[in-house]
Amino acid sequence: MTRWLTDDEQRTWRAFGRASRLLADRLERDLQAGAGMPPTYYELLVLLSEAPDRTMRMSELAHWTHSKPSRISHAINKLEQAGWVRREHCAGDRRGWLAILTDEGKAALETAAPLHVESVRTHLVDLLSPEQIRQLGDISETLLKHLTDTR
Amino acid sequence: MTRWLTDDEQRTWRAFGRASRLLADRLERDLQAGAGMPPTYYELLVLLSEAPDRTMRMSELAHWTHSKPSRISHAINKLEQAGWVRREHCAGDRRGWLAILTDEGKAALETAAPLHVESVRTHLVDLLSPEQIRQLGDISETLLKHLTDTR
DNA sequence: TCCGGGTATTTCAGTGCGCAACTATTGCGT
DNA sequence: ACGCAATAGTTGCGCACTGAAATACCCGGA
Repeated sequence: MTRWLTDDEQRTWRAFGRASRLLADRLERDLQAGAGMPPTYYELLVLLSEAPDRTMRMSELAHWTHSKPSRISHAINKLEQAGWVRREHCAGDRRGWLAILTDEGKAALETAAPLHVESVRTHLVDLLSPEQIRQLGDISETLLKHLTDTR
Repeated sequence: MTRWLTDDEQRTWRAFGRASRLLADRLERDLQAGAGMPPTYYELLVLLSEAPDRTMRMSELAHWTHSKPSRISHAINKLEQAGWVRREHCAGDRRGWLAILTDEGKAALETAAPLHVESVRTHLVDLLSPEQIRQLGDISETLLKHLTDTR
């Protein structure tokens, strides 16, 4: 009845599971050490930094990070306390709030970014051939499409 | 100074990061729903089930899961409360403790396993070609080696 | 015998997250 | 215009997981 995994599949799944968890742990530690910031915060700052006017609505942030609204609220609270983000009423729809990356936030991000890139290089990118980078990109995008479609 | 990521590298890293996080979330939800068990518990049960006499020392469990001792202690406490694991003194070294998978634990695992495999198939294995499975296996093992070596 | 180092537990505190309840605002149907 | 459901976001509470530190115990060598 159950379609068990073949040896190849088993081997891949186990290695992938462990590796991705360990990698996440490692990057998190590096980020914490280098920038005093957990990855979830970092991701929000990156999103904001790439948005027009360094500004996004709460609901947009929730959407792109696959988060519940309360998570964003909590996170933005902390980022606001750190002085990296400020809130502003949403013109046109006063129910909504905008999260805006402050200059201090941008500066913090620019300090953290090189360290983070270095970490990603050391523990991921530099370990793989260009061929493998492409393979992993294709695979990841396939997974990503499935996971977001069937959310 | 900083070696920034190329477009290919950037694309791969972002897709991989998001995909592996989403995948972990999804598998966790499925496992929780289907077996009432978080993935960390499941991994411990799997380790025990594959060990001689379904038995391992705490320090071994900590080693293979890359965990601090206290984490294992906490986890085994819960598993013991659930009746899935029992403790026993370590013969020959009374400092140590053995964690032993009970029959109930084995049964719980055998109930959970098919559901979990189905989940892994749906969200990972069945989405990739045999070629890609091999590629991902090679890539993951490369990462895994690095991450465990440089721990 | 004594002591340094190893093994495991427990307590305590911090973190991150979601649920549920709540406020405020908007849009829709009449 | 009015009332009411739906939407946006916040807040408080509790849960689960984790690690640091303190503790207790045991090993083996000098």
